Amino acid sequence: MLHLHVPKPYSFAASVCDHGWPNLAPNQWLADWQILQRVEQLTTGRVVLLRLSSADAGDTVCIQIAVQADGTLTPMETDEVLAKVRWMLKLDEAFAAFYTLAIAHDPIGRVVQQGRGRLLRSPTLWEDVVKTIATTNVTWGNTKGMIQRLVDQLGAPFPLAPTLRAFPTAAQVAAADPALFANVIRMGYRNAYVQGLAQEIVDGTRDLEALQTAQLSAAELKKAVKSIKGIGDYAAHTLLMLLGHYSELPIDSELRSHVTRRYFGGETRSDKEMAAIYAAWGDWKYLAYWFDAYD
DNA sequence: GTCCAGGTCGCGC
DNA sequence: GCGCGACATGGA
Repeated sequence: MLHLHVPKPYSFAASVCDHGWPNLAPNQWLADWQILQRVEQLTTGRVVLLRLSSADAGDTVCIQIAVQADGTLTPMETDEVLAKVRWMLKLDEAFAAFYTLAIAHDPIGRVVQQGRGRLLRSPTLWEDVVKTIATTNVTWGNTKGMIQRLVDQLGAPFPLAPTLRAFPTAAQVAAADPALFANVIRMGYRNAYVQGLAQEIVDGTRDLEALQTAQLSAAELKKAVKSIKGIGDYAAHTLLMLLGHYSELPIDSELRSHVTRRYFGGETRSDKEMAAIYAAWGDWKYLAYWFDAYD
């Protein structure tokens, strides 16, 4: 069992479950045990099963990482697991400024000060981009189906339980037969976006993962992700959130319906007027909206 | 059959 | 810059 520590306040279960990602393959939220389970393919090629849970540790919250594998992990593999979990759970981001700002805004403040805001993300930006493309212009049920089929068809199997698979790498997606996408994975017109992006990554013409560590402004990151086919403003702002920038709102049917209902008595307004509702939150607009809509 | 879902692209202006 | 139709898929 590996361990990581998070400063309080931090609610593992709430943070992981505050958006849809724990329910997209290969993630699985095991509600009865409050465990996030996921198969992960390490850079050595070894495929492991991760089970994340939390325990109180006095001043901090302890993240427990149970690793199942075919054999013993090398020290480098262990380091990779720890780094990936740190990234997935956003353990290196600071939320104190957000909590301070939120105190004045009941009930948003009350909710987030339970230790919320570290929304779950994927170990690679590649996976988050594919998943974000899969949320556009479809229902959530269809999103889950597309991602599940993608994982089932192309992901590397976990040797100890081969029905469980990792998220496919860009190389695996690029090498797949387009007919498999068209007939089995069925992501619709997104098939070409996903395979095209995978090919760019394999070719080396696009280095997505560099964006995870690049010291870029939100505007620069937005420009970079919008150059991916299938990523418009909504998807770019979702990806900015995943990359730790909360200054832009994901304006989509969900946000419009929430703001229209809560602030405009059901009357139609422009996107600009809707966005103005959260202007006072500055660099934290995304999270303010997110927890405003939460209930 | 029609419409729409946590939109985006490519086109014409 | 803005408006518009097309777009794969599955469910109501």
